[in-house]
Amino acid sequence: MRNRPIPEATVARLPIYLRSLLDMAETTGELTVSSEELARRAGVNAAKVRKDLSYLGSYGTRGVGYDVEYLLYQITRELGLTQDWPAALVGIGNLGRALASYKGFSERGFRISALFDVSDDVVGTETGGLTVRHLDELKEVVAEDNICIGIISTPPNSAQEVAERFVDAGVKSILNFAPSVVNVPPDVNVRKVDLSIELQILSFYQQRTQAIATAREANRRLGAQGQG
Amino acid sequence: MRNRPIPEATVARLPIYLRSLLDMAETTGELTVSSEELARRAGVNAAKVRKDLSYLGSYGTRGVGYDVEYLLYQITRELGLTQDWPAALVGIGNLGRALASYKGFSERGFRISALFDVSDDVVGTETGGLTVRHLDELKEVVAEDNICIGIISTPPNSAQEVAERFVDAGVKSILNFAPSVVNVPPDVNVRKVDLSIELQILSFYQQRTQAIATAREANRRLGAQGQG
DNA sequence: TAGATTGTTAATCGATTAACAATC
DNA sequence: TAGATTGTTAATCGATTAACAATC
Repeated sequence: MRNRPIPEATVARLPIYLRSLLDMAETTGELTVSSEELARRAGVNAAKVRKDLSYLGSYGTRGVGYDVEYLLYQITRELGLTQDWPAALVGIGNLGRALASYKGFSERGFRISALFDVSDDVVGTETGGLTVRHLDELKEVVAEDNICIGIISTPPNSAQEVAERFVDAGVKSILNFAPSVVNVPPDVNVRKVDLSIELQILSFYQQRTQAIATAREANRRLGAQGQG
Repeated sequence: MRNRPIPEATVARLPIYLRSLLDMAETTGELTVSSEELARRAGVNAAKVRKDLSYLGSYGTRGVGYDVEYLLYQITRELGLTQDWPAALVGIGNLGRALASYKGFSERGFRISALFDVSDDVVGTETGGLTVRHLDELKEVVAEDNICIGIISTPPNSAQEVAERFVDAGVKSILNFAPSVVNVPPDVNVRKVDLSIELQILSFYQQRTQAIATAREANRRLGAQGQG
């Protein structure tokens, strides 16, 4: 059913389906895929797959499944990946350099068209075929290159200022890799990736797992004692 | 109230509160913080802050707020950051090197104690003070160094195999930076960070924002025409 | 005591999922 | 027609948030 607004949770899963489908298209010869199979590959529930895909439209065939190529196209279009979104990257440290040459971006049609930093040690050097420019040139370059996505990979203290410069330059979408929250006007989309946060969450569950294992071990010993 | 299981959504926000509190402790002299202030800094709703913190225990004082240092300690403990969790990193490309020297990890008490790869070009080289070892040594090193967190930053095709090696070596927590889903036994915790996925979601919202702006512009012109 | 702010309740909202009629 | 699989409904579950009594 078209024209219902697509729920956030569904949008967040579309890239996962996309990758699973691309993987299928490359490795198997299958022309169609069932919700069951796609769910298995994406690691989710089959009912969820069908519900998610129903937000894009009725692209499946009952008794058959979904046409792989057609579904690929629809998801790509829905995500806006058929369009060109030039991006600028600010903060050329270790992470910035990794991002500048990250294949996953170009494979999905994203093009990083300018790099910025403030350090004299970095400005003027080359990374991934681009010369690093000074942050002061940001506004000018955004206008020239039609940049609409800003990527921040600075230290935490600089992230807010960089975000404000992006906003000032008219950029409406920001991807924030810095380990701090940035505040922007409500018409600007920000998404945050924090490598350390994910590790902290993992630590929580690791601790819980270990606590359970320890408790089980204690129970086992108690049981053995009772029997001995 | 203690001993309710902490909801996933709350666990995911604890690292954000932690960072806000650390930031406060450094920059302001305030000894206490209200849910209102913490919410503002973390970018969430104040009721949500109070509810989240109530899962850890009643650590606030009515009419006063939360003791910053005490709350910091409780969150740190809850997340398991008071313990040492040695980690191993597999896949020493651009991203792997960035992760190996990422400050955000060591600042939170995580220690990457071994690096692995399979390429002869990389094995034996040094990054961040560690010599890269061959993946075949993984099991042995995991046992020796008591490694309990595995980090994957390989190309997508190798991720599943590396995950299986980690599982085989007894690692129960895996952080996956590779752009593919890995399947593991149910007793293993996996968290996934996909840099490209976040960018795709941003693209979706960018497209929507632009569509709205275009529609508004069209309306404006229509209005002007009607009046002209 | 008066003002401030927590901790908790309860209403609401959104996401998940089993079930099944529709239909290829 | 019989078997397979979608698209949708409805029940359920979990997360959010306003409101307010409790209490510093």
